[in-house]
Amino acid sequence: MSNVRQIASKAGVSIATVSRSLNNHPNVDPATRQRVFEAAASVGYSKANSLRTGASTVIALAYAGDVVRADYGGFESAMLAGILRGVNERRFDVCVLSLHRDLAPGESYARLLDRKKIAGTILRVFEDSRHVAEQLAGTGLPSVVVADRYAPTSGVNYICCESRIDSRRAVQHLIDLGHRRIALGVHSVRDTDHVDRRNGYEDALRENAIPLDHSLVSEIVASPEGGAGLITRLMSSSEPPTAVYFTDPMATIGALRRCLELGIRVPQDLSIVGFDDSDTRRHTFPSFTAVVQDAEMLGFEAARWLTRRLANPGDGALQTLQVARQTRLEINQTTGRPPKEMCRVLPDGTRVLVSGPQLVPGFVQDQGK
Amino acid sequence: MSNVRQIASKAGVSIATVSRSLNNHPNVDPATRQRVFEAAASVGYSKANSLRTGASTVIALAYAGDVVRADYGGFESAMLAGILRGVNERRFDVCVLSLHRDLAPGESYARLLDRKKIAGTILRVFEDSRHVAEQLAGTGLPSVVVADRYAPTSGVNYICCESRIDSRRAVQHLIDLGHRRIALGVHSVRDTDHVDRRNGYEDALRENAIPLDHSLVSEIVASPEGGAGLITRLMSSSEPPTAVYFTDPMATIGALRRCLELGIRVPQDLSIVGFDDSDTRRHTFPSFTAVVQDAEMLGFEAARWLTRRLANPGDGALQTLQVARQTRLEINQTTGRPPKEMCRVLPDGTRVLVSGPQLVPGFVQDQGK
DNA sequence: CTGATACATTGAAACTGTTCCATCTGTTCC
DNA sequence: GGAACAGATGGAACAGTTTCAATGTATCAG
Repeated sequence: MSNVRQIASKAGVSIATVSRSLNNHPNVDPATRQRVFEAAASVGYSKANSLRTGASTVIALAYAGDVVRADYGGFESAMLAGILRGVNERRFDVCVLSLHRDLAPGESYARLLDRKKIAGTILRVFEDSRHVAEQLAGTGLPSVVVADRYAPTSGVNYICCESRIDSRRAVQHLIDLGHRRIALGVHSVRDTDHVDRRNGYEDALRENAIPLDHSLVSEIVASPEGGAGLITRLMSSSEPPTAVYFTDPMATIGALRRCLELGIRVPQDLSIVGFDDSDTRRHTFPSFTAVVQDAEMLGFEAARWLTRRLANPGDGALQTLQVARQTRLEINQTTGRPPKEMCRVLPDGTRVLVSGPQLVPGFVQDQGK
Repeated sequence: MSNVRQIASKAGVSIATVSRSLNNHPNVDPATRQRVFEAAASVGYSKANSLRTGASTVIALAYAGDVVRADYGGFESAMLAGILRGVNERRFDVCVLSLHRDLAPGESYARLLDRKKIAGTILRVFEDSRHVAEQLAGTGLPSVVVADRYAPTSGVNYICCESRIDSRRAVQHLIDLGHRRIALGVHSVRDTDHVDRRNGYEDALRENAIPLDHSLVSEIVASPEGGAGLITRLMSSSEPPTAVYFTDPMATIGALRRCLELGIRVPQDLSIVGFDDSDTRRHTFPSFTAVVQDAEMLGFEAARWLTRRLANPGDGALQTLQVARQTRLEINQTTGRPPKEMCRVLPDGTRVLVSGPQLVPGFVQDQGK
């Protein structure tokens, strides 16, 4: 195994300087630090795996950007619960990190994690930080991305939940019920998951020769306020939809609440398909039809794989993990036939019957038989 | 500062044996390990504070028992979010631990945390594990309990939220509206928080000379199912209450949902006061009147105090933290006057008018004027 | 009972990484 | 021009962990 003395001789400095460089102490010449970094990389140095100082048994739940608040009904808290369960088998501990908070100038993510004696990482990446996973994949530090996916050749390990197919099925379910004006409320962050759901929505429309109406597609904040605001806006518009697909649980909760507030009956006046990461769909009234992914399971499997891999470095079967689970579509009480008579509902709750031309006749009544 | 050599000479063993003992390696004679533990305690040894190996900058969120799942709408996830925000000032990291999982036979909690190089802990204790905080308080390891309280003389640091006064005010609010048959759905775990809320309920009844009716007090699981089940049971009983106070958010959510399901109008048929740790009360319909504590703030303040204390060991002002914040009572849309005519609502939703003798005449109609 | 074997226990020594302290160097300020 | 200072560095001391060999003890076949 490599050690600081090897790095020192390779970089032509003392071991004290190596230690200072690797730990980002002040008063090290940037050029020297750079040389040390390169030497450390060339000998494959890792503090976490160092034999004499005790192998680390801590894995990180690392956020490529800021730590995302483990929010109510949210993906993060369910996933963390799964991770905490998943590390028990091998008795690893979990440390929650924000990668950018402590990153020193010129330091790589792998070195930051090594400095913190992290043996492996479960990584959460976002639209603008996908590259972090690719950087980490090239290093000796085992890591796995949760809820995003990469090319098989990228070398990035991941476990995600494919939601495009069930998003298509969800919209198809609405179409089968007779809906034609189907709106989409999609999270404004364009990560893989939400792009999948948008694609699934578009797939279903295309397959049924329903033209995509851009006025029915809205990027919203994944929060109750986002969902509620979209309901208000859509239902007061001159030509409201008869169904909406929300791609995240919090927006769905807010939408259902606003419907109750405005007296919009679900599903009699408006059908709603939501998205669920855990059990949220069963806690609303009515229980909402949802594309469901199991965030707890994703966290559990990521943590179990990572800790098994760390415990058995030689096991070839554990070298890579590139898995896409499937979501499932659960039909509950918020989807039904479109209304016979279309109503606008103004923000104050007054209902305005939408007359002739704005309705799409044939469809609504015929398909709903 | 003390080191393994001091311990070795004190215990009459080699430093290798000290190291093995402190790290719970197998093949150490239990009697020897015991001697080493005692010697380590007598010289006040701490690995996390050891100068030459670098002071640890990791604090633990330690659960005295199992890690509690950071659940939907729950206290844990909001608190964790606060902790993660609170450590940023001093750039500490957070490790989530279950104290009992890795505790070796004969090992103290302080030594376990030291073995994991934890500089300080934020502790979650429960009814049967309050003693863990007292054990830790006697050691050199800084710790703070969140959401429970101890005697000032115990030496245990804590930050909690006092909910008895606002629980009393919440029930008083119901009484002021004219309610007399007020039920209580309290979490079956008898931690300080829930005992407070139960006491507040009893305080209000006593002050208003309303006899405590044990059939109206139920210990339930703090879950939507618990809340829903209680609504079904209470409302189908021969003499239903006109108001219920639920002492946790998830039970409140479930109760509101069941009311919508059974056609129980809130607050026209039944008033509900709930409890909220974050923003849940605003995500239901109707928004529920609640005793509100800010779990995120508790986590934030605990983490900020702990990390400041670790960064400034000499600062006398940071030596102890024994703080009780106040909850607040937020009146929303689920509390109103009691109904003029009392109805039982059977589990299938049928309504049965409750006639004469079972009503408490004078009260319901007179007070509601 | 005896000898062989296995295993638990232990200490000395080797080893890894961190920090203290002295030194050297270049810069700034009178 | 020299004193004062700060940045950068290496040697040495140090803290803690693990390897390896030695020792003692239990077990078991004959």
